[in-house]
Amino acid sequence: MALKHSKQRDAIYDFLKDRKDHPTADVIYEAVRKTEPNISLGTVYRNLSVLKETGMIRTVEVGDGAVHFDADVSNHNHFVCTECGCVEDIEMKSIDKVREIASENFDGKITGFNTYFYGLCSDCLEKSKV
Amino acid sequence: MALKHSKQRDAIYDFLKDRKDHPTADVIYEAVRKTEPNISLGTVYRNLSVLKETGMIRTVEVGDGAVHFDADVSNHNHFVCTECGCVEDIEMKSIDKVREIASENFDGKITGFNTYFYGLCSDCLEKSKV
DNA sequence: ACTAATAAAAGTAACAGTTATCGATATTGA
DNA sequence: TCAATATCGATAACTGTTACTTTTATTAGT
Repeated sequence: MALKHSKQRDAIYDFLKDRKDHPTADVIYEAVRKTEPNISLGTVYRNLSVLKETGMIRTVEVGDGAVHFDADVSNHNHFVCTECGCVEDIEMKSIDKVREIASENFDGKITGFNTYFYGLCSDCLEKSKV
Repeated sequence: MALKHSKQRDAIYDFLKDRKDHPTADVIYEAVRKTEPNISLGTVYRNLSVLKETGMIRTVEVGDGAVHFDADVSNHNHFVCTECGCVEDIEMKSIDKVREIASENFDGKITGFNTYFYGLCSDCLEKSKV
């Protein structure tokens, strides 16, 4: 019987799935509260970890202290703007090349990796030119 | 007059600089307490952030909740063992290749990146073969 | 449809890592 | 040596997250 249906979990996933940014748990909490006013923050955390375990979502940790969530579980990487802190998806053709390069000098077994790029997003880059 | 000398800061940096693992603040605190018994945890945190701002050390965030510190600020990446949780440096030749690949489809300016590899370290790989 | 079993809920307390505050101390330029 | 002030130790406060407890909702079997 393992996993039961819950409308709170649906609401969380529904909110997350049409998003391109990568909201944190409390942003999700505030948003979902609009349709589920009685939802508890604990419920949000619990369901986010359930959704992660079942592979419906993934986490993105950009080093700002909080965990971000992403319903796009396809193979992609992330860019963090050092100016405004925004997080964007970044496409990388031939990303597997990275694993190859890394494996050259490593004795263990590399099963995966996450790359976080940083710099200026296109908006901040534009502003810095003025 | 900006930055004054402090033996607490020296002790923290001295401890960190001969280390290849990447201790957390409280590991550093416990270690430095042996030579500076009265040092406060707040002092450790404060100095770690000062050392980071001055570029003497860098932070490594492997997703275990705590921030790790590394006195090796040269261009290198990190590997995290999914079995034992150890963190190792990983050398990457042709690292600039990665930036190139990433820049292909990105409008902003990429100034750097961190890659966190995960898998089995050589020790755990050895054990798993038995 | 009813019921029993139990997953999941809300609400709240607890926790870990970190940051901020404050009076006392140590370092430094004059 | 002295005044200015960065840093200190001690501790309180804050943030993100997890755990606990009682109540509610979902589901499988009749």
